[in-house]
Amino acid sequence: MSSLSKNFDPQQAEEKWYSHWMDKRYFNSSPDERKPFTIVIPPPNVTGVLHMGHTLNETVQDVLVRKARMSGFNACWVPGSDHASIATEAKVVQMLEKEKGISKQELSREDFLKYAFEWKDKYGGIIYHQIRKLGCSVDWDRVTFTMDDHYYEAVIKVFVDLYKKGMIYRGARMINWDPQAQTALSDEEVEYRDIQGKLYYVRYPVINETGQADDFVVIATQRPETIMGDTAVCVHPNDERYRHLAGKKLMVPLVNRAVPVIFDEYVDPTFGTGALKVTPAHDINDYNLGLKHNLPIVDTLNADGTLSEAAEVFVGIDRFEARKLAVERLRAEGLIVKEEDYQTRLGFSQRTNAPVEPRISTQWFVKMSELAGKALADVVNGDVRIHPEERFIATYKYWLENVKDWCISRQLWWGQRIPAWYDESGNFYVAENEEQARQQAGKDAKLSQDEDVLDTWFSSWLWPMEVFHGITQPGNKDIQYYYPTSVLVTGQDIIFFWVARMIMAGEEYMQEKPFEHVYFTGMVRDKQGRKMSKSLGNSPDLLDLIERFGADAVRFGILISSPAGNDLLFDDSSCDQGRNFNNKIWNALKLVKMWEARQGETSDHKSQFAVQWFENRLRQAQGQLEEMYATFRLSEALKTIYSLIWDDFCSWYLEWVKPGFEQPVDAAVYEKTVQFFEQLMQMLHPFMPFVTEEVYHQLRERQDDLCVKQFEPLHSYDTEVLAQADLLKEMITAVRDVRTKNNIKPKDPIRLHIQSPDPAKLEGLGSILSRQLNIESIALVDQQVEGAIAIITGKEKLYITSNVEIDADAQRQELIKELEYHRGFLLSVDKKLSNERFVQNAKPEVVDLEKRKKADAEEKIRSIEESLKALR
RNA sequence: GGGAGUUUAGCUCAGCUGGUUCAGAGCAUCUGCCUUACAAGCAGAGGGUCGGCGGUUCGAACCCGUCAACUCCCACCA
Repeated sequence: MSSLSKNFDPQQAEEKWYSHWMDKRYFNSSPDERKPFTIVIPPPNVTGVLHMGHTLNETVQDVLVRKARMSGFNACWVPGSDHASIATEAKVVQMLEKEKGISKQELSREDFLKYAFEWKDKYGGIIYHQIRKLGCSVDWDRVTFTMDDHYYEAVIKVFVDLYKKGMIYRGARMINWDPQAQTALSDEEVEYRDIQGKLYYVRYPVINETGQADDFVVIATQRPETIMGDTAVCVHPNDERYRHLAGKKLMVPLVNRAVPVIFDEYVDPTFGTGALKVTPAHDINDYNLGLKHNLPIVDTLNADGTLSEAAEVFVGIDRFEARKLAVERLRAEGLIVKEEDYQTRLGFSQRTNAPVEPRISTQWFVKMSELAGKALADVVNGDVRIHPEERFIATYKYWLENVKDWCISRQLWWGQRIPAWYDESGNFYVAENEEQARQQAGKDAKLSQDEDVLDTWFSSWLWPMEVFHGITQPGNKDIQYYYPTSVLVTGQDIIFFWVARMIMAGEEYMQEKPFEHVYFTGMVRDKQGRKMSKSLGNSPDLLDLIERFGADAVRFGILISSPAGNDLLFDDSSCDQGRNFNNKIWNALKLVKMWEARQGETSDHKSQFAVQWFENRLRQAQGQLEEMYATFRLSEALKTIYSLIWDDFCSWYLEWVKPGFEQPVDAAVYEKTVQFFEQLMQMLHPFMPFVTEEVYHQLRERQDDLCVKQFEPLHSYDTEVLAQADLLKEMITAVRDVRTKNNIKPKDPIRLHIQSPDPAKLEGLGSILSRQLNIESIALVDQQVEGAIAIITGKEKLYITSNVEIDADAQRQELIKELEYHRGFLLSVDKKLSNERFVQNAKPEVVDLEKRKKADAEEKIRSIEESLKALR
């Protein structure tokens, strides 16, 4: 007995092999004459640790990269992380307050950044550790952080360049404001959710010539706290109810300001009362109306969401509190006509979850129309292929065709600071550094840099280029070799944030798409279908999972049920399945190792047949696998290998070649078995790298490693051999079934008689049968055997006799059931064949097949009838 | 309001261009096994009108229409 442990020990294999692979620098890549296969990791945010969504993404990428590496490509997988401007800053602020009792306001920019970098080092470190534990074959020499010096430089360079090209501008626009983080947001960073709100119907008095209010217009609003910002009331020009108001003014409640009545077709006369209060400072529609009608803007909110001096009332009170107070006061003044429940959609900040406030503010923007055009073309032309299918093309297209300019400035500290300098009179100069700005501004100008940083996606969109220094050192060897990358693996939730913008940047700076394929993984949910999130506490800890099951089992578990693009419900039990698979492989190894020392010369037919069969079975599976890889059907590929190893190799092949107790195994068969095992490990390696590498080395002493062993799949196989094996399996199963049903114990021997129209075909198979089924004697017969149990498999009939008494009645019932089934089947085949249109229209192969089915069925029926007769 | 996706066994899902007795896998269930690789295992078994209805076709889980349920994305109606 070998010294192998009872079960596979993932911990020791993982540590041993990962270090070994690293020492050998297998994951490191540099340009050479081979074809590159490149993946850039979607850089995880340094806000926290990896969750199951990352686990799925990284596993998929590692499978693709390892497969490519074993297929002769120069595989390069670049790891890294994202500074995630707003998200990380929010976390750092929170941490400082909670753990150190420091508020951001007390800190200088420099001090705050020091804490932020500490945070980044800590969480970036955890993330990299997790990627390593998972077995990801990334090139650690290329690890990139979006705030590395060169990366920072690239972002600034691109900003200055786009500004010079007139594609970046600064201006006051209505943007989405996060009052909690106190920064601008892009449209994409706002998430809309349905909210149960209230619609308040408020009276606005009409001012007559004498300045008296003798009439009212009733206006429906959800946000009475913005009344103080009203600068007009708008109605539809054709609305009879309000025609008389032309030229009139209304009194805005609470602040008693007179505002004009304006007419615009924008208003829907059927909604509410058909009259709309116009608050240009706090609503995007009102803002547009205001521009059109030249209305003044009264900004009644502060950056933190409290009411400003301009509101006149409730100054300094939070907007939601102010709403309550406004309603109370309006009620007290008798100005509220009615209140009704109203469902509406409210925008929330994706990062802080605070309700977003539309706000007019001076920000930096990227013009999108030109960039969008090229990015759209790449996908529509099929230059960038999206998987699965072309499912996302419609949404992608819609977004790009309707995209608005991108607000890229953020009122934060964590990120690339905007390279614009202001002089004392408010002129600004965009330049890569202060010195260059000074050249534009003049020697004596007193310059101060813009306080804001750039949207994190303004750096991420350069990722596939700048990880190879493609922006800072254009045309360098790496970027020429690795770009465009092969596959981008990411979640479909960031198709607009990231995927589309990377294509834009790639086209702008490389005149070339950044990747050939985009593979969208689904969202990982818990088994109740809920999104995995920290707040629900339903996201398992990756390191803990690896600890419990081993990395291979976790990879197996997350991958086995995740077809591309579909959400997957993750449950620990699939990791169980993965762990069991590890052990199955391990036990097969133990079995084979037991034979190693007991080799001999035995020309045994059954093993030769088994070898021949498995050789062909292996080739068949290899062809299937190649096709699945090509179409990114990875979970199917894994299932294919799983059943190839468990069912075909372990349950059938190894049982067939297994020598008798204390018997030697044929040396040639042993050699083939080891080779098969190696090939299986090679096929499985991309999915489960550790156990396969370990087994590969356990199988025999060697210097090379599976990880980089080249694999050339063979596709051709002999269908005859496969069919013969199927027959054999069918016979074995049938005999086992008879044993179970007739309560013949495994230790009770049976005698088998085979009747076959083609006995030559069965030559040799008999010996396999006898070894597996405890068969005492086996004989070919040409007629029914008295008193035996009959089973029909294919064209062969088997008769079993044994010392155990058989239940003839049950036998009969069984056969009758079978007879009925075949008769029914024959009927349906006959029906098909007698249908002229079928015979005419169907492909000849299909018709032939039906004819064969008919013949088979008839023969079986005849055969069963015979047996039944004999039973009487 | 627009668009997309999903619906197959008790549960989670496969089923690629319509055609092998094609209705599958894993888990769960039932039966029998501590058989000298593996009880985290082995050998068997049961279980589904492929969401409903209609259509195309010689033939539909698969294509088309429609309805229903669930999910997601997009959109400025107060």
